[in-house]
Amino acid sequence: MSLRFFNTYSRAPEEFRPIAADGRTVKMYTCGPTVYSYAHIGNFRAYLFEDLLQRHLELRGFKVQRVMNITDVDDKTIRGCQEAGVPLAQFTEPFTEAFFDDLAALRIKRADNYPRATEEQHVAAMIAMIGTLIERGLAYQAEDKSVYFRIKNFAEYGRLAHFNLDELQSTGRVKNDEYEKESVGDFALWKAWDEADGPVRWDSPWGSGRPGWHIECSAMATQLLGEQLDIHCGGVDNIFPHHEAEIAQTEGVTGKQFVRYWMHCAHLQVDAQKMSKSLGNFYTLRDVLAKGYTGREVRYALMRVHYRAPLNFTWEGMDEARQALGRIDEWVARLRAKAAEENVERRTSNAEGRTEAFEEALDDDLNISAALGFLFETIRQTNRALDGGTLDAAAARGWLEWWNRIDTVLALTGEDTSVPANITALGEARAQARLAKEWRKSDELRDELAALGWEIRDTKDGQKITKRGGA
RNA sequence: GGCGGGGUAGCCAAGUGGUAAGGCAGCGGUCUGCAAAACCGCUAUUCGCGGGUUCGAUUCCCGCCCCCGCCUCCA
Repeated sequence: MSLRFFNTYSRAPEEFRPIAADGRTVKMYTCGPTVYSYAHIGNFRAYLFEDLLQRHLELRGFKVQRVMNITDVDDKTIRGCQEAGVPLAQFTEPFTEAFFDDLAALRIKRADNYPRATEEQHVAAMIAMIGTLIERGLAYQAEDKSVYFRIKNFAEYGRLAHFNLDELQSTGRVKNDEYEKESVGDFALWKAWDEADGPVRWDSPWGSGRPGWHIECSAMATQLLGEQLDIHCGGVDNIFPHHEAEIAQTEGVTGKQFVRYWMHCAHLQVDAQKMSKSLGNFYTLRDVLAKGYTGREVRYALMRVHYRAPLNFTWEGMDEARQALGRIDEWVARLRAKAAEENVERRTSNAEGRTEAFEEALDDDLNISAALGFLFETIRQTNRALDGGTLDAAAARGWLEWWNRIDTVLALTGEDTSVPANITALGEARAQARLAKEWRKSDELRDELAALGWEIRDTKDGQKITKRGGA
């Protein structure tokens, strides 16, 4: 079965083949955050989808080069730094760091580069691109001194979004009387400085100002990855105008197809509405962690639904994630215990089966639900074999190997939490009470442990203490 | 109005022209001092609605309804 992804360009699944001659290198660009506040978990849904994509490509042997931009200059960051009374960089830095912390908490792999829009080399690249676009008649400087892209000279404009530009209906978000643009749809490449920008300004052949949002991605992507990318991702709300603009700018300069596969993630919803800063119905990762959930639980909750389907965020969903992870943890722990036993003649048969189904499901446009379905089926079968004593140490090791392989994609293995001394002591006391058949006392100790967040249970091999929820 | 995404059990969700994976929750059972975990069984004659094609449709075709998003700087 081949690897295939749904391409927004064609609105159809397409077999994936990288551009690189080696057939292995994959160049991937993913739109990153604007660092004017903390990212919300809807944003992270997109980053988790991209993480799943990268990890699965790597599992399949591809070498992924990924770039994610950090937008550290725009209207919101400028407004924010002025309100805070600090320089722009000082304002954006803590949010940038918080973003990286959040990525780590969600176990999202680091990209190879996180270029910032304000870096001099990138601003220089943006200016160079704008110059070329003007030379080619694809951009012009208007009376307000800003430079705009001339969409009517780029025939492909609207192709990605499948928009017929003549039929667009204004939602009121665009100001028709905005300066001297030739066409309402022309977007800013270079925004002329005005007083509201304060000290935020760069020199350019068109006067001082700052880059438009879209040009940032075009410049940084081509600088770091080259003129042609294999995959470019983002949320569906980026299709138009952002990605459309990126295509226009980049192809306007290079004359080559910018991106082969455009992949877009559906929104995270709250109460069946898009989670967004402007609606105010959002949770940051910090908000969710503050409720006692872990990054890995959020990872599972946001990753378990196919990326092109809307996902409604609920606390019930978080609890469900916790339970499901507990099931996985328990299974891994049982396999580990069994695997540690003396190797004996392998006599397992009923727990062996196809293990490729997981990866093949992901090959099919990252069908995570089917992949997880297979995982849980496997868990049930191997548990049954463990219960029945028909799964030996060698087989357990085999299943652990399989788990370790698919977990390079899932990144859901629980962290080993060492049991604190006071908890161990309570456990010991309970064991003593049980030996003495002092059931009431042992049950009280069990409750006490539960109140501290530890679960104790009795097995054939004695008591076992595990952290509830968590890690 | 244009362009998309979605509508499958109480909730989340996969899926196929041949009679509905999996997870969570719930109920009953095995195990346990009691639990927990694990396992076993039960929980959609039915896949938004109405037509059509077909031996047979949740799956294909036509029409409609509902939810969500984009339509010029939102992941």
